[in-house]
Amino acid sequence: MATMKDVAKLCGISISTVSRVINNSGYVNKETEEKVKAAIEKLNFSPNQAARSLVNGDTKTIGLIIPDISNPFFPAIARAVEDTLQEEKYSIIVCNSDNDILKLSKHFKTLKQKSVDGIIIAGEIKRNHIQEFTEQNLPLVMIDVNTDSLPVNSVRTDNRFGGNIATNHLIEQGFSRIAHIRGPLDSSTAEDRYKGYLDSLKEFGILYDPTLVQIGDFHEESGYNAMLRLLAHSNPPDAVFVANDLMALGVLEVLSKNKSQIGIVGYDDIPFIKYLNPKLTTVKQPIYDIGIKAAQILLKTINNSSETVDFVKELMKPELIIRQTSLREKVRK
Amino acid sequence: MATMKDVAKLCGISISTVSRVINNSGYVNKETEEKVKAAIEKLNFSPNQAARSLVNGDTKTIGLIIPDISNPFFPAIARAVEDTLQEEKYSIIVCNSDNDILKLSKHFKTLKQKSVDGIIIAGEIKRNHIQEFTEQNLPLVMIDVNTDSLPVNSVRTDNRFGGNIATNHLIEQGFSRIAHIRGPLDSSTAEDRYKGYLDSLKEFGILYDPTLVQIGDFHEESGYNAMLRLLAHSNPPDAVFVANDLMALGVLEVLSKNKSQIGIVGYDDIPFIKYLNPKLTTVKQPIYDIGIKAAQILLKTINNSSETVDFVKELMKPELIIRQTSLREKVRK
DNA sequence: CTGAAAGCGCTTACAG
DNA sequence: CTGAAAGCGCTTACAG
Repeated sequence: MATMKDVAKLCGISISTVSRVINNSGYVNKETEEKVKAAIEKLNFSPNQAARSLVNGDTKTIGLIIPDISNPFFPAIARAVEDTLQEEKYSIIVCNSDNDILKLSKHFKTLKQKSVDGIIIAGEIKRNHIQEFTEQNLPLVMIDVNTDSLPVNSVRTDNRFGGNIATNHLIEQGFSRIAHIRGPLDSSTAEDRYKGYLDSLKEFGILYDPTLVQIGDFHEESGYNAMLRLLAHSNPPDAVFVANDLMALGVLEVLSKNKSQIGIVGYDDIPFIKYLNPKLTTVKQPIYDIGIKAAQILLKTINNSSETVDFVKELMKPELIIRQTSLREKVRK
Repeated sequence: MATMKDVAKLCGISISTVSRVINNSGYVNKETEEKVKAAIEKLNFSPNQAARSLVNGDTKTIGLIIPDISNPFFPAIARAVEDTLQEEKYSIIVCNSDNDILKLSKHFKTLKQKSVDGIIIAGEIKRNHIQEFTEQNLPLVMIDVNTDSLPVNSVRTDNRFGGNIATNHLIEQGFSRIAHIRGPLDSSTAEDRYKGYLDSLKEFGILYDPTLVQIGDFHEESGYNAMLRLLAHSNPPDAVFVANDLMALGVLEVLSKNKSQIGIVGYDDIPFIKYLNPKLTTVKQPIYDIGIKAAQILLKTINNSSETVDFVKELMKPELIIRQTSLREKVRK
């Protein structure tokens, strides 16, 4: 590959001048400039980013660590981040953590070694692990992690509110015995949605029955199994709020066999869920917007890295999307 | 961030020796080695990859250019590539091209500038555009592009065969008037699946009726519209082979309203399609395996960059997954 | 407006 | 076994 030296030689000038025309810095004779540009064109030269990074300290690339790009929740985030950052000429290194703190940690280290200009981390991280990432003095935005009172930027959605509107809707539809299939006990997201569910019960004066709450792991199969358990209950529920769409898929799977009339509300509104039959009522997260927001905050942090700026804590509101599965008078085929 | 100089100073030795212990190259006194390792630990040092790249020429990062990570076909490829390459300590920069040759070209250039060690490109590229990428002397693997007789590695699936087994299955199920919703005219993938469809007709001595072939763009809505047109036909089909699952989603959308008994076979077997109701019969592409294969070939190319190796042309076989929508005696709820 | 020189943080022969 | 020195390809003051 051609280097600046090559184009300098071809033009009979110094590399300093070549650098100036490339970076539009300082004054350069119009004529010289043309000559340099022609040479660059001719040699198909493009500056070596590694060399640049070494002196500038920046790389024009950022890291995005997500649990799993195969999980339908994350591609939209990745896309949003790329769409937003590539306007500013950034590239994105994507890493899958599988929600494993060890893998996450390894990826973080690698990214740091590659001198990325900033990192976006999505997924649950336990509070005592967060510090490891915040003290690195690297522009950072966390998605979906509770960073209250911690020195990090974050973008989250109001999960408690989401759980609340989901459950309220079911109650207002006339369902009276409402179960909840929640996420893992150590997940704050799961916990918040569960709290929203409890809020609703209290709000409507419904007695809380702990045997109606089943624990899943946010994947299909656990939803399937949880629903089976619920159906085996001596006094089964007539509706269920499921903490995410993936588990709701499992729930639908068992209920479709039973031609059941149990009301269902999911959570996330992942793409393609709308093609399901019957159509799933769900709490929609503004996935793409979350990605955009995170990217914007990261960008701002990168550009202000010298000044002390307050950390941004963005809380986005989810929205109830009413489709078929929650309707009392629904027509299930 | 700490540099090698810092650890050298802390140990009272030269950076040459530090470098040696980091890279396990040459002989180092056991004692010195321990001291260096301790210093590295203490200073939380990790080598600057930009500096390394500058001298070594490699970056331990590769580029993956796909049409769109939001398209459910691609996350599995991205995951497979990461899973395969991260064993070798590579990072992946993901770029979305939207199947736009200009964007693709820009991404390619950026990646080259960042000195990536290799690039995987997925998606259709017209023959006359391929050269632009092959002549750059960069390890390269193309997924899903016809590279016959061109100096590039590629991984593809046998689309003609896929179209053939899809249509054969429909015929064997007893359907006699079989339509085809194909992809764009300028897509070789679409063309090949269409040819497979034609092969079947000929094989079974069925007269080809061009009015039964509708053109879509591989997205839901075009499938929806194409199906509408087919239903408006004076002599409508009793089955349809749809060139990908996304368009089949659109087809199912119109047919579910009509309680139609038209047979359907899709193509791809994208994730979650199996949760659809009725369950879509489709031609499964080994998506994850395609990604693995591409990554393996890239790796081999990177490691043999000096030797002249033959270009690999991998042709993978798709597989028919029979579910509900193609069954003659199917029970549609 | 332009060039010489130092330096970014490493690796790699070459001496010793 | 270890160190001094050159060099990877750039950018950035500093002179001129």
